[in-house]
Amino acid sequence: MRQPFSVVNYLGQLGYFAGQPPATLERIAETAIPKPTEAGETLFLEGDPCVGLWMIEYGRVKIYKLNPQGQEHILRILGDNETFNEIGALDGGANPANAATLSDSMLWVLPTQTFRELILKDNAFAARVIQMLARRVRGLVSQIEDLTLYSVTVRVARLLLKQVDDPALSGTGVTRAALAAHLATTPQTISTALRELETTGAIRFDRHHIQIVDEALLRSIAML
Amino acid sequence: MRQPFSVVNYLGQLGYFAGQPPATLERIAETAIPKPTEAGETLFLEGDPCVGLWMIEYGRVKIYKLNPQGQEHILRILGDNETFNEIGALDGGANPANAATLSDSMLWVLPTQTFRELILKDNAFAARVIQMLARRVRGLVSQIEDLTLYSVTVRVARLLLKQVDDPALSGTGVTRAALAAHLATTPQTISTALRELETTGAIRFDRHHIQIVDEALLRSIAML
DNA sequence: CATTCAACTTCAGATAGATGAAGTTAGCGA
DNA sequence: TCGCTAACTTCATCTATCTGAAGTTGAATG
Repeated sequence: MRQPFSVVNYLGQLGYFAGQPPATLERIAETAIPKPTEAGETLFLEGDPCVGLWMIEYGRVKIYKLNPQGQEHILRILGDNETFNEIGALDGGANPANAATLSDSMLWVLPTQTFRELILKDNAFAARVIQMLARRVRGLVSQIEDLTLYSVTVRVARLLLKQVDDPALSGTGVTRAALAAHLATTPQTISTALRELETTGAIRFDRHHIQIVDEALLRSIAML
Repeated sequence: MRQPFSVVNYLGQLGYFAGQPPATLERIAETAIPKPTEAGETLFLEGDPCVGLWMIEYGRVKIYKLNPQGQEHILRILGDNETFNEIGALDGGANPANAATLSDSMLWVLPTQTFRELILKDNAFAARVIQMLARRVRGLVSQIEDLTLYSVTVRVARLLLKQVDDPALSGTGVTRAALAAHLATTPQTISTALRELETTGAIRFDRHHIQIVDEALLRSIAML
């Protein structure tokens, strides 16, 4: 059963607010807006003005881009206790991408103004934001590396290794189609790649579970 | 002819230091280390400890990743008055990618320590760093969008439109091969794409100059 | 001015991955 | 318990792009 929920305790678990004094957390908690959301709902669109920093109490959210033909690329798949759409809040610009839920979720929005005031008034918080952004840049650079320098099978192998540490990358709503849109390929090609990895003996899988049998082998296929 | 060079004046032109008071700029100038560099020199490797923020007085620099087969992807091509490798300086981690010069260049390095002290002591500077990082995140997101959702011809069209505003993307050392490594394709395919764009009437080109003939048309091909 | 060499272009053949169709599976509501 | 449906798999075919080879150009060098 889910524990009775305390916004202040929750905020303290997020990357952005960990280590903040309780007084700050309470002030933040007062302005945060709860957004219970069903699976498949669009949260915001690229180009819209940014309403604030979104926080996931539980659920799965995709951040994605669409081309004019409607083809989708998922930039990030996010899960419990993760945050998104800080960029618009930070620079006052529009949302850089679209967002929608992949599963029933409990979300919160911290209004842009609260977030920006915190940065201006609190030096330690600004330093924290810089840390988070630096990590984001590293993550994006590594995504570009994957997409441009490695085959689908290698990208799938890398994703499987990531899933071990990142629960957001599996679970309700994270279908083959979603993974395909994240790895810039198709569900069919993911199937083929999984079968190929199984043939080497690195993994076993059925349509519900993928199990890493030989992590060292998988890591070598992933070139990691 | 190049003007007599003043480090302080120069720093004031960079994104990170614009608007800083002269006293701060002088303090920064004192610790900056000059690095005159020839074309083709490697500046640092991915994974090496970060020595500081690099600044380009003049020249062209590529930031790139290599896969185990030696295939290269150029993340950024940088030119006069641009800066790079702040991420390692910001989070204390290793360099996220490799860097090398594409042309003879005059570079400067601002030691990590100076940069980090500035962030901790100067709130306005921290805010500036956050702005720069937010912009970087937007740039990387848009690169991923290009690479995953658009064909080579569209990517080339988008690059040509970018070149209009960004002098770093043309000039000495920025060869077809460099552009190919940036667009995740090959020099041959770039040639084909250029020929295709010429056939539509959007551009004219010979091996040295590419001229945009019909910007509206090029923009529509680029889906912008 | 002749030579050299890197950059560029063109083309033919090869291929990773996309596409579309058909069949399988299993969770879920009636 | 029985369909219904979305997710998944498999396979045959197609295509954008890569690869390798050959030829061209022009700037730099002696």
